[in-house]
Amino acid sequence: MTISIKDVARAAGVSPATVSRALGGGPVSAELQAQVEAAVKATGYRPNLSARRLRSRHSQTIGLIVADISNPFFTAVARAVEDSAYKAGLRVILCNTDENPQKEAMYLQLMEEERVTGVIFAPTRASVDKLARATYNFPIVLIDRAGRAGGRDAVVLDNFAAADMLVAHLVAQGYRRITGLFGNASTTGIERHDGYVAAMQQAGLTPAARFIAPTVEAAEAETCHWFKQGTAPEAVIASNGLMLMGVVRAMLAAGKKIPEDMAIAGFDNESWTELAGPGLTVIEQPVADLGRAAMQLLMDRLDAPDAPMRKMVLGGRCVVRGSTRRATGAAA
Amino acid sequence: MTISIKDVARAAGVSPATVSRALGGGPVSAELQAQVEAAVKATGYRPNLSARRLRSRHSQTIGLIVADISNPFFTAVARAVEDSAYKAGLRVILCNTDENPQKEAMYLQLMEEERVTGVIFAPTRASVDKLARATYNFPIVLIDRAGRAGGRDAVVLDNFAAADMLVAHLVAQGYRRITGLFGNASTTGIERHDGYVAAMQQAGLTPAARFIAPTVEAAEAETCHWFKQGTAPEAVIASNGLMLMGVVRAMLAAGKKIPEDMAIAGFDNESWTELAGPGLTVIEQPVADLGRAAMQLLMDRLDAPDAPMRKMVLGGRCVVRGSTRRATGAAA
DNA sequence: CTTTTCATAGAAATCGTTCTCAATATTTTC
DNA sequence: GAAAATATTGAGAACGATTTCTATGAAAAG
Repeated sequence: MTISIKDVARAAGVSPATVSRALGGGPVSAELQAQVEAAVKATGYRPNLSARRLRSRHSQTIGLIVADISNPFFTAVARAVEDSAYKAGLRVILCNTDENPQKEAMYLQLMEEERVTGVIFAPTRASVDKLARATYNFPIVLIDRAGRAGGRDAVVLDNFAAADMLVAHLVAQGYRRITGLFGNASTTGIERHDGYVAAMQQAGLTPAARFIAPTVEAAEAETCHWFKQGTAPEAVIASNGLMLMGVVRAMLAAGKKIPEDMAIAGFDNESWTELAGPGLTVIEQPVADLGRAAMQLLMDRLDAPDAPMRKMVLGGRCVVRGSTRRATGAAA
Repeated sequence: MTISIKDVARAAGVSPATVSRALGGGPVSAELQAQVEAAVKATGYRPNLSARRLRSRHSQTIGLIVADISNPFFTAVARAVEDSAYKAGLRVILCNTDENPQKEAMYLQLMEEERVTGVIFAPTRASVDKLARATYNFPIVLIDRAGRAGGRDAVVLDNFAAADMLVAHLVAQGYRRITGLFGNASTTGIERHDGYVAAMQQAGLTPAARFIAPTVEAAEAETCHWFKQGTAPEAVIASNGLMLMGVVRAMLAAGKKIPEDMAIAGFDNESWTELAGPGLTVIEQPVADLGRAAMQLLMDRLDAPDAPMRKMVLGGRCVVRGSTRRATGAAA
């Protein structure tokens, strides 16, 4: 019952090949071009993309594999990737791994079956190493998380520097006992941890870091625990937007004041951070640029498969707000 | 260079048909099944989904067309839809229309070319009517926005009742001059407006509604304007999460106190609403249920194309927080 | 006026599967 | 033990497009 290119050809009085050329920009006389266009309208023809992909051997499709699209960081990146992709005539297949390496492997296999032209991927720590060994039929651009990333294109934040910046700011405000909460699923957490430790030692302070699941709930539980035990530090750094939210929730629930009872700083300048409490001091990641850059790297790689690997490191911006106001007992 | 089913067949010493059956669950002897599986492993074969879709004539793919995935409401719905879909062995193609009817038309055409099995769609007001007339090769389930929706399956919130509930709450708290801000792009905005007007009249109050673009920026500008003119009401209702955020931003920027200078209530219980100011009173939509229900309606429709249309109306829950605390001059 | 060149159109092969149908081997039934 | 029923398997068509290759007609060159 469906209308194929043959039906259009018959209606236009030409061969299927000519219809294909008329639609695809091949060399066709103006006269037949018009006939074909009329026939397409008359029949209501819609090309079958599966057939086109099969025969032409390119899918015009890329994969985007992230931990969780409902994390605003990935939402923003995804939106940028999709806009760039649709502009370039590419479809996007979106996959949520929930930081689960098995799902990652499953989706990578799916990408092979879809014969995607490329993949943009934010891998867990566990997959980063496997990835270095594995070989796929499509280029992969890592995003947000790259580790040492032997030989793979990547776009990441300068995590070490950003964490360092955050600690330096807190120290300058007079805070001494600064705890860090870091995600245990990604290399990003490790890099931020390293930046934190380095900055603390630089300032002659003792680092006190905790690696936890990168979720609101885990961070909230951890913070609640501190308040119950009376072990809360003067200030805390949370290594992503979700964990930052968890800390804020815990403070609200415990009736604590920000920053008087505990100062807060974190990553990801999500719009709510401006509105919560006295405003939260955060590192702003250039999320849209990140997505766009990943697409660009992917396109470049498709153009030049053998070009040397490129790792793009973007700088974060420290947005200072009320949650890290000068500690009361600070030296002037 | 790519490995096809023929290569596997040769490696396993069977016909391509047998390989297809072995992989697809057809009747195959245990012996050959094992041979095929070994051959698949040995060759590293990955089925070509385009070829499979072309031949089998079903795409195992659905479309999800929403205004903007970075709106947390749609993010949550999308996540629920995708989880249900992947569980059912279906891919999801996600499209952002930015409330632009032209993009909507373009993506619907894309869905036809992809030969999707179905579409879940949150249309603009402009498209809702056209949709009633148009006919597609796949079922469409409307989500969030349905209007009168002649003959189309739909899952929506009881917007009228929800707005009514919000106004009633504000009135009970002693607020009288209550302004409503409604989105001008969707039928949802109209329904919430109608509920607002009805509740105001019920209470013997004069409605004062404004229809604006459903964005943070538009709501922020409108609210700023009030403060500059000195025309701010005692309380405001914002008809979605983005507009609610705009109002809060404007109050913060103007140094106004919530709820003393102006009370706030709105839609969408996004996690930040709990953390902003004294906490925001909102209508919580069952977003995950919404997404799941839409998938369910779609699957049911595929099973029974001629069954009568079903419109599922879900109730909202009013979450009361500090932003609507009793007005100081209120009667007891 | 004939020959060469070029642009355009059609015929047929092809992409990698699934599906139909006929053939074979096996089991069941009488 | 023969006939019928059943379960597997393979050969080949088909899905709907693009692409290659060949044929045709017109234009250009001699």
